[in-house]
Amino acid sequence: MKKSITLKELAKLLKVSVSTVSKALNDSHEISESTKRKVEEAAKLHNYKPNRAALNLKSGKTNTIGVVLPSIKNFFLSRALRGIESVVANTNYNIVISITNESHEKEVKSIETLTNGMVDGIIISVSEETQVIQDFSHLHDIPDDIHVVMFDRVENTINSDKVLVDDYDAILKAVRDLKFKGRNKIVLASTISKLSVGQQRTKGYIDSIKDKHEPILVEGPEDFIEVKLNKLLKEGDIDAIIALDEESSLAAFRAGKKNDLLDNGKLFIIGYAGKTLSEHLSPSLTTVDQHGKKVGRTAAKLLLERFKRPTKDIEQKVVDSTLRERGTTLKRS
Amino acid sequence: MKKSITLKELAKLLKVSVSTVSKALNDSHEISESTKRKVEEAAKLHNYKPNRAALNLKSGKTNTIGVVLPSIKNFFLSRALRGIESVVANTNYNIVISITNESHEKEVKSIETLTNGMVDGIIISVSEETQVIQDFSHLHDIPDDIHVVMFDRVENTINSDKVLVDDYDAILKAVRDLKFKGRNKIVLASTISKLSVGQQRTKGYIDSIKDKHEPILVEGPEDFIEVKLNKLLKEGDIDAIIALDEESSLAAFRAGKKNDLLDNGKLFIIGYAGKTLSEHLSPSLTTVDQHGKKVGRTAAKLLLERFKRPTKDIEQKVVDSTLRERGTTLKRS
DNA sequence: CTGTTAGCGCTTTCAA
DNA sequence: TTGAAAGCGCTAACAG
Repeated sequence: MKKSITLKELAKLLKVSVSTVSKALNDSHEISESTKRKVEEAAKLHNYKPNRAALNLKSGKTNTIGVVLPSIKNFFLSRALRGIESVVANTNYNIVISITNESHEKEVKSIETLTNGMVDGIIISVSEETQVIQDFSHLHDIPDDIHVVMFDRVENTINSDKVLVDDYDAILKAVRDLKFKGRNKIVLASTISKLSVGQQRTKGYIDSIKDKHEPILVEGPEDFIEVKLNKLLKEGDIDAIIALDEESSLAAFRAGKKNDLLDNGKLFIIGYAGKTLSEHLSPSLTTVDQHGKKVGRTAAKLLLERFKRPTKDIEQKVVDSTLRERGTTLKRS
Repeated sequence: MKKSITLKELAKLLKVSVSTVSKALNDSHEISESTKRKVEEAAKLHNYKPNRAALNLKSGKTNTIGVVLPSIKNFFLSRALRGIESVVANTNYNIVISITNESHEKEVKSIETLTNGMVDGIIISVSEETQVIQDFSHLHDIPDDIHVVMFDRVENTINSDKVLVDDYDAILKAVRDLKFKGRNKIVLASTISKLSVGQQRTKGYIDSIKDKHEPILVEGPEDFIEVKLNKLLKEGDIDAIIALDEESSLAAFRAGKKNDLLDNGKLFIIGYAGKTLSEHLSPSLTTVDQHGKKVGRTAAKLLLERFKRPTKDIEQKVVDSTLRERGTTLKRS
């Protein structure tokens, strides 16, 4: 198809003024039905599409929402994205997504391009690097008229709506569950000890385990965790692992397998992982389900509400996660 | 931070004209070094950011690329997205992503909003529904000055650059491999028989199996496939399954497990699935690796080239996939 | 009911 | 070396 026509050209074709065409297309009461019809016909015929840039310039709004995510392969984040999409789809807003790959630099760049008049609002979960170096200036620099909603990995010094997961409580419950099932020595494994959410979860573990024994923390990259867990398991008497993310969950799983502790129920594991993966491991993996989609939906709703009432008080919502019981916390014969 | 300042306001502050400021900021030779410095300082101080809408309107370009994907949880597509991102990241283009959830309506809407002056080009893999109802008018309607690159799920009547996967050949090779390993009765399972890529793969199977036996096609939704395969396996003499997508691969896997055919190597499976999942099944799943990232990179490069040379001939590239040998095609004792 | 005009923020030609 | 002015495509106040 050829380039689409402009208002002005359409007006010339119809031998009326630009404003008449504009008003007709916007169904203004000022225009007679007959001309409206004529204009609409011509518009369709010539494939008229209003120029977005002009609209944006005129209105000072863009009707798009920027979503900044650290990663897309992370199952929680991609579920959250689905959630965001599902509520935005019913509005006249568009979504632009920017993925930072956990890089601070990329995040800064993303925020910069998005805030340069590309979006009216931003939903963000910050990158790992940003949380590590604790540099949030790019977020502080976002103009006041661009509304921000943070979710999951949030930063308290940013004055924005927030959606959190009950990380601390979730692990509290996980530990309680394991204790209830008679587990006496529970190890914590995490590749995300640098993330706020990881720290919350770890805190939940520490606070709830200390009446039993000293906390045993295995933190680091996936392969390190696997090696370390292997060693710990070999030494004996560990009877449960709580793993805070997919990578450590799988490392724990492999270590448990290797030491032949999983199929007989000698080792319990509670991890974080997507449904498909968890269900297809054998034994299947008991997980903490964070309800990513709900988190995303909540964040999107908060932003849309704020568009309507820009001055309302900052809100902070918490989405409770639930323990999804599967094979790795089941007593075997 | 407050709303950022405009050129005009900046000019007033500096008591110079708008054009001077504009030129200074664009480092024009027409402007003296001293005023340049002054302007730049003031710009930084007041956090001047050029208004994107105005820029777009003026230039008629947006420096944005739209990526339209049917799904984000599909591992191949999300790898492709990573690939696209990785090459676009090194340019001054931005990416906006639109996910159609395999819906034609959503795809039409996406294309509409993107082509309304939101992007300079589009990279798309069409939705399942679009391929089923074979309605590509929304793609035909894309203005000529918005360049399109299709990948994976392409449509030949669209005159655009394309990146394909060697679907037909990949399955040809898979069948050959199974035959070589002494497999005599090979079933094909697919939830994607409505997709062009699914059909290509199926064709590869049919063409290469017919010297052995009549093709055995199990097509439909995941649960149907599982039930059907279960029945077939129970009846005996099936010694291999080729599954064309993650869902059917897992259905095949479960069926094989249930009939106790996998751990002893009585049943071989070649499927399509992501690395993590494939490796953590037990036995691990042999897969066809489509090199999603490379596909994405290739598509992005094609688009960027076309921006530079809009009139060059349409290109079509094929990315070869490779068989990733794992446990489900290994002979056991 | 229709048209004229100003202006959104910016670049760029042309004039000074 | 600087400034005035036009114009990108559109909307809306105002005039007719």
